[in-house]
Amino acid sequence: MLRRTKQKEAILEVLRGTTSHPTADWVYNEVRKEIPNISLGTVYRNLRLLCESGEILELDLCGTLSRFDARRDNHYHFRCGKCGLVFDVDVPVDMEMDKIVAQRTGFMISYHRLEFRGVCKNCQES
Amino acid sequence: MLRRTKQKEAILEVLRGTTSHPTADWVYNEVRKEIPNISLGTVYRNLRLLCESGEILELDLCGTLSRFDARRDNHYHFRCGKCGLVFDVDVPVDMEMDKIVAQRTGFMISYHRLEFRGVCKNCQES
DNA sequence: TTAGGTGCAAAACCTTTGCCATCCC
DNA sequence: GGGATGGCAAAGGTTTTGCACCTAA
Repeated sequence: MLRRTKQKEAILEVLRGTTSHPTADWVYNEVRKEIPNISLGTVYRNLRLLCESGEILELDLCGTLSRFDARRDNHYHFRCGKCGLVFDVDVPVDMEMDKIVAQRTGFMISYHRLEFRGVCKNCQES
Repeated sequence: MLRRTKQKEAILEVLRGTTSHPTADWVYNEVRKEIPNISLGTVYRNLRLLCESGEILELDLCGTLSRFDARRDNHYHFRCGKCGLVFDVDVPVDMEMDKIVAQRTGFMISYHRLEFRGVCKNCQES
């Protein structure tokens, strides 16, 4: 299962070659530069397959569009309210928080997602 | 601007009467008990208006559907991976984090969103 | 009176799916 | 060969929008 195809490889390569946390549509347009007749359905299918196999991460960020990431370690994000871009934030992930909340609530907690909001450097200047 | 209508009042009342962070569709069905011929478009329109005026909060949680909250203070959430329900987590919001990340990144940070994932009490038992 | 709101339906948008041809193992 | 995958197009689900009518201020 999870056969190797040039479509899948191309999609992975695009994801690994960017830090922009792209949407499915952006990936589609990039991959088309390599495989012009690839279909959007194939991109969606492969993104899901790659998520399920754990090779990439679907980011559960705000906004309507799903965004994907080839970085598989848990890390935090920052989203600029002006340009909409998503950046990685390299602050150590605080695992203690999960334990504290688990004790207080009785929920079983596997992980957390943290997203900062504001205005990025570029947009502050302009 | 922002006229008071029975539709808008009914929507607000539904939101204030629940802690379930409902989706637009759920709100629609609740409001229909009061105003049977209200249209889904009106619900969406009012949810957006209420968000813009700051009377309610649109939660930027994972998943595809937008969810809304009449609680306007910043607080954290927990989402159960089994039943999909969203709960409030009453842990103090750590404002320091924003400052630390702002210093480290140069971004202007207004706030952050934190969401825990795991399995809720109910689903653990069953 | 009149700008803003409503209901309805159609459109827009993102994502999934069905079908059949094709390809990988 | 046979099941997984691809391309295409149609369907699905959520949200927005255009328009004519209504209503709160």
